[in-house]
Amino acid sequence: MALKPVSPSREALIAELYEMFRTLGFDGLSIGVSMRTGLGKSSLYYHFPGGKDDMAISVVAFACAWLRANVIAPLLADRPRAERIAASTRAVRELFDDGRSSCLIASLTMPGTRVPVRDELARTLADWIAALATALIETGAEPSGAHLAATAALSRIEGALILVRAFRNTDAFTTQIDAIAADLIGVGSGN
Amino acid sequence: MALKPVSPSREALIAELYEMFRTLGFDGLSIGVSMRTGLGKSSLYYHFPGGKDDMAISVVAFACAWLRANVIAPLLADRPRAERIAASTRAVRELFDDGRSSCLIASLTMPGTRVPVRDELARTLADWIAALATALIETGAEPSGAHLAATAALSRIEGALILVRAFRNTDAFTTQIDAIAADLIGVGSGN
DNA sequence: GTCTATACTAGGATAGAC
DNA sequence: GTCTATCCTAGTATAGAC
Repeated sequence: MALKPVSPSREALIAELYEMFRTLGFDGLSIGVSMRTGLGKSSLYYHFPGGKDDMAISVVAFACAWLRANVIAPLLADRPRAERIAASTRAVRELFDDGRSSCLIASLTMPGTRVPVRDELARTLADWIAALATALIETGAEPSGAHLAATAALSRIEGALILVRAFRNTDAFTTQIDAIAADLIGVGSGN
Repeated sequence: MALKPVSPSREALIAELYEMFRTLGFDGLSIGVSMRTGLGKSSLYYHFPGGKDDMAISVVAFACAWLRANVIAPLLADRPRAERIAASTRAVRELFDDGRSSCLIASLTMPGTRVPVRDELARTLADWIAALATALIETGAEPSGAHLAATAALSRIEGALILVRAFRNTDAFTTQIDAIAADLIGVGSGN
């Protein structure tokens, strides 16, 4: 019953664990499940001496870095609003695989998840909302309503992913994501 | 170390377990945790012979019945739209304790939760969205956009509760819930 | 750097006394 | 209807061989 002898790179390993954590949550990912990476128990402890907590911390760092680079950064580029929103939305679709993958923030903020993990997730989410509000303001929206609109957009994205999970059907995500982008582009222009 | 000898009524017991399940999720509620109801392990198995699954099924039935009576029914009453939305929104605020409590649907649709539970939750959520769409249509909205608007509202509610969990702060819920109600009342009248 | 073997803990569940 | 005692399994973690 020999397992894959080739050692996957650390980055690839974390990417696999990331998929597991966001699907199953912190409690749901057992060491047994994590062995589906092809590594045995002890090998996992070799790579993550702190065990499950250590894995979660690495996964969160990986995911948050990706989100900052691909979702948040485009919002702050010096371009017209429609382009910023389009670029960011494209990354969001990729991040959630058009609704097929759930959100690590939703999965790892349940009670039972360790504090360092929760804190970095919260910080990244706050930065995402702030960047979206900034994008709206820099492109002509009233500062007063921008934060509310940005929070509404993020709520809708997170909520759509919950509906997808409940219905086991990605329709809610695919229909909402377009509407959200359209609404964001229209903020401040007559509604 | 004697525990409360007085037997709480079954309804009260289920209400306590409901709070535990929606906070902790299916995996998160251990038999140990459920003993905080004041009952010992074996007493819980007496009331719920099917163990944890049995508890979850009872809790879901309880919560879905409440939602149907207090959130969905008012949407279908023969009244002006503003009154339907206001009554339903009031119940939603109560259901989630103004953002302090999370949603059972979000908590119990994670992988690991048993199928009968997931199915009833999905059915109730679908009925909620359908009732909201019906309310909009009966009060003058275009049928074409009503389902999208109803799905948007539910996404926003569910998502706001995720933000609350992430930030450990109810602001996202309290600010969004009013905006959602206002948007629903305005659907079809110039935006 | 990965494995086998092992230890320990917590969770789920049942038997049977009261 | 509740308790004590017990069992079994799954999950976390470590030691040490290769």
